[in-house]
Amino acid sequence: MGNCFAPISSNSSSTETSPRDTAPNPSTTQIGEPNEEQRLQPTSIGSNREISSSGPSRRQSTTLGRLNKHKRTSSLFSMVGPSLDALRNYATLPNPQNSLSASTLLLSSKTCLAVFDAYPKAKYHFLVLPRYPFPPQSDPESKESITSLNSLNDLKSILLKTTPSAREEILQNMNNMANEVEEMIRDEMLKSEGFEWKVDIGFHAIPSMKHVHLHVISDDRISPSLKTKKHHNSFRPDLGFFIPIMEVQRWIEDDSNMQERVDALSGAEQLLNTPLTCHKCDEFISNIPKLKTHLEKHFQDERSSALKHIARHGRQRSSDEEIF
DNA sequence: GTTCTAGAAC
DNA sequence: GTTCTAGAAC
Repeated sequence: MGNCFAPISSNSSSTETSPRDTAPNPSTTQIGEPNEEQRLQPTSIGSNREISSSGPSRRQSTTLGRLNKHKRTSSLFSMVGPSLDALRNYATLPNPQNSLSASTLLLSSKTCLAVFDAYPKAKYHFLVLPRYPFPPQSDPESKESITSLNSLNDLKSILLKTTPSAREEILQNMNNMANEVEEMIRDEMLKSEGFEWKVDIGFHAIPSMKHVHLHVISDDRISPSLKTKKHHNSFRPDLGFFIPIMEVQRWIEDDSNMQERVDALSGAEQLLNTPLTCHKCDEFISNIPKLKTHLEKHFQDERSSALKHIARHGRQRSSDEEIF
């Protein structure tokens, strides 16, 4: 709920396409005016709907699209919900902006994609993934890849199985797109709630889906899909399971103990069993329903103090100013 | 990853 | 009796 975007125009030159830019106009409304079903149902990472039904003009007929979707999910996929390699399917599409619907794909560039998380754990939650083949910076039009598909399996393989230059290029491109997604989120926060709040960007130490992905998630953590202690712990930036991308950037600046760092990632699973406490105020919370009430209160408090501040000073103090 | 449900916690 | 979690199944 609440994780839907009004139409957003990206002003960054790094982004080459988005479905809204390229598709005929129905897609413009998909993000901006989702129906209640789209709002509440997960968007489509897992369902594989509308993936590369390579026929012409997928989006021209809504009815046809829906029929296809249901046919595909019932006959081809026994499991309801996301397939564990849905992201890899996306990442290897030669033409994602033509193959993915606007409710799945947020942004695409020559090197990366940003997609809606199918089970968002906050009001805003997106995934940024590197595409394969991953073209070199020196020749973005090339069909060559600076790294193998296997090296894009997860953060571990990025850190250990790529050349230092490829590693830096991949992480830099992912970071750039994540920053762009954050800007879009902040625009939407202002439009929908009148103020901005924190956005976290990072990897999971132990990912649940194949193909490395960077989470871009708002720090409210208010979402019907957040159902367990492990869900909440997996996004706490202070626990060690969620690795902020800034930290990974520091790791590659001095990679002398990279192997130790990667080994530590594998041991991170037990962190998910950490007792449930609020990630904002550290208060112990006995169960998930109480956490939800608690987080809702934090959100309303933040909102009212931000709105008061804006009323007094005409603008919101940016998070940068708060830190420095 | 999600869904389902038995049994623990209240 | 109801709520909630955690583990099995998918």
